[in-house]
Amino acid sequence: MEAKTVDAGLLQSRYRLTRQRSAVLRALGEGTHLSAEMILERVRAEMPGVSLGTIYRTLDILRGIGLVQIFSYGGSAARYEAVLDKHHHLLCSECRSLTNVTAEGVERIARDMAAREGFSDIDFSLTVVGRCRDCAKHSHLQSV
Amino acid sequence: MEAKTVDAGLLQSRYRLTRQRSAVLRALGEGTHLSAEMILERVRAEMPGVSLGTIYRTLDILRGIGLVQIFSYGGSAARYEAVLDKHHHLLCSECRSLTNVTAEGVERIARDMAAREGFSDIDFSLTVVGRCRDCAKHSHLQSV
DNA sequence: CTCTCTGCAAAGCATTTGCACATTG
DNA sequence: CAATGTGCAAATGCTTTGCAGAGAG
Repeated sequence: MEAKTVDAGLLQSRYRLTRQRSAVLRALGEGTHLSAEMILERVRAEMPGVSLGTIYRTLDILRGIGLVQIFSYGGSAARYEAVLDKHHHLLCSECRSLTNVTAEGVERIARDMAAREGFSDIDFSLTVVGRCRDCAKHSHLQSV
Repeated sequence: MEAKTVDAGLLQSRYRLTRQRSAVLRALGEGTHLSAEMILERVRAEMPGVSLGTIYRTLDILRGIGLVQIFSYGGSAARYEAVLDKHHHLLCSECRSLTNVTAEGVERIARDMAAREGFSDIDFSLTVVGRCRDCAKHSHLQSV
């Protein structure tokens, strides 16, 4: 029952552990940077009939508990991922692919920023937007 | 005609300089972290009849040229600001207020991340989400 | 058994788009 | 003038919500 590991956070919370929530957690354990629709697809594979509304409600709860992290960047649908390690994001402005990257030193800077302005209970994330290797290769567009 | 300074970027671009675009740039020069609606309000003050669609189209162009920066964080409407200095953001998870902060060292880290993964033409931004001083003071909620 | 969760379908926003006319260069 | 830009209004896409029945503890 490795599910227990995944579900632990929910069990410890004030929320009920339902099959739907468990399935969402499992989906997020298998894939990363999933949109709500993509999660719905995966969840429905083993449990048809689940609604998108439930996915969104669940994701919201999981984010509140701190099990899930949202990445949203104007326009497209938000992406969700399980909170495992602390990492940052590279977003390709062309193909919209997302890459996780770890980076040293960001935490200290973030904590300094927060301290200077009196922020508490912080989370932080460095996002780099640019053109990924593949898109740079496959296109002959000039940089602006 | 200080407008020239503001309009320069557009004049140098392949886009036409219209009264609407000029007004959007001026609005962004006066306020920061404005939503499209807020910009519309300001622009309409001097030029009634401008449409929201035009604001969005203009903002998109300005972002493409690099004159404007978007900040979007799930749920609420995106915020726009003129690109003046390089800064980062503190977002209060409670009152949703946005604060600009400059920080040393972020650029080198971002460039390292990009280099490691082969990203080019990058822009980067460190976002810290937390509880601002005021919200921490006025509420007696426990940290999660 | 009570309280919470879910599916369904409709509503809500923010943003985008097609089109005919107006404007810029 | 030819090419672009604009207003209008409708369309789109993502996310949220009200409600009545189902499920968890």
